[in-house]
Amino acid sequence: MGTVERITTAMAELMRRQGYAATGIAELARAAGVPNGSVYHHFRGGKRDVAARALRESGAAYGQLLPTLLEPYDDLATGIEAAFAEAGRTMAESGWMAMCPVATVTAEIADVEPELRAVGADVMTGWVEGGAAFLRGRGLGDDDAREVVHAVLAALEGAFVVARGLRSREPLDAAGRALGAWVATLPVGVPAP
Amino acid sequence: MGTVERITTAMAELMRRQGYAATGIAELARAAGVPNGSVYHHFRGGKRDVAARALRESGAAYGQLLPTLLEPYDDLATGIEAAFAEAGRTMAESGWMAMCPVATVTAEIADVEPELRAVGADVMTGWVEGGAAFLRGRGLGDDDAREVVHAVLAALEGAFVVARGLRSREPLDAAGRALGAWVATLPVGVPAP
DNA sequence: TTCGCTCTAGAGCGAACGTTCTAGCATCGT
DNA sequence: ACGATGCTAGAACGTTCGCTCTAGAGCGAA
Repeated sequence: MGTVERITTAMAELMRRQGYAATGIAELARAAGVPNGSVYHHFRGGKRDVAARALRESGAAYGQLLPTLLEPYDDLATGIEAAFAEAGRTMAESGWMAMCPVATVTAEIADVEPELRAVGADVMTGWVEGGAAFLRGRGLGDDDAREVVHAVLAALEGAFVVARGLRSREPLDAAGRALGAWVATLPVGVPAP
Repeated sequence: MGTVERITTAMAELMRRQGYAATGIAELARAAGVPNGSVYHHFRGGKRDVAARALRESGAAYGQLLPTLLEPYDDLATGIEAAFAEAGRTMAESGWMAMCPVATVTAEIADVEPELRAVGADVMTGWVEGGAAFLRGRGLGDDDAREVVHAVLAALEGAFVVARGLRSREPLDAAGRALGAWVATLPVGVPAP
């Protein structure tokens, strides 16, 4: 694993655990196992630069998570419910910190670090477009696909936050059941190519 | 308005805008219009103490928000949809920063400031219990009431984060329509006393 | 007036922050 | 063999951090 990659993955991990502001360069370098100065050699723009790259990379990974979780289920509604339940299991196993770094950082710095907010918006837009394409492939209409993605994304990120605070799976389970039941009522046409 | 109150409201405002870690005591004192030392005179426990009080106070205020928004609507489902839409309007007007400080801070510091996480959990538990009682009063069964509160809370907090990042009402509108449609399918009995 | 107390006011503390700088090591093509 | 280059390594810079400390303003009680 290259040095750059070690730095960005360490940054993503630290950011999802404690956010952007509380993560220092020295701490990052220690976590990545590189000297302080190497961070600035590879990331000319300093801390903000590292955070932006880390958000983009981990954002891309998270974007593939939902389609992957839904893939095995023929029925979209039960798939969504199962995906939320799986997220709850993962979170409990990780000691309630397996949250998405994009949401953590966006909530924290949206009004103070415009460049990072823009990166987060980019990543989220990618999720929405990718997710909508996936759902259209499952037979949903254009508008419904977009609406489902936004509702699922919001519920998932929010349930992460509440579950993390309460240290309970209940928010994730409840949100999953609610959205599953709702999606089950939507009309499904012939799957698009 | 007393000094203590000025400090806690300023802290809540700063935390929802930029989180806990990025908010300094000097900045807080300036925003509250009090000298640096006064903060420590009134809050022996320092920054953490201020944050805890600010979270409890603004948390109580937010807890009354949803019942207040739902009150005018006879039908719960349309009330929920309208409440999400109203939240979206408020957020757009505020320049996309009218988020809930409890969610922002919980996401940011859950694993690093155990005391503040516990405060956030306390506040959220109050929301869930208060919200469930309200919904039982609207005729929902015990289990359904709890499930609806958790789903609505998760969707609302998550939609705030995504809307803030994207600077768009779409997440809030989509989440509101989804949850409204789902709640409309739940059985409603005779309103409890 | 004078004491006692609360709170204001801000200077000052050591530590940690993001960043820059210089020195040294390794691996090239020539 | 050799300078050039890419990267490591960490000391050091000025600033800002959370917090403590001291000095005094304000005010009711005696």
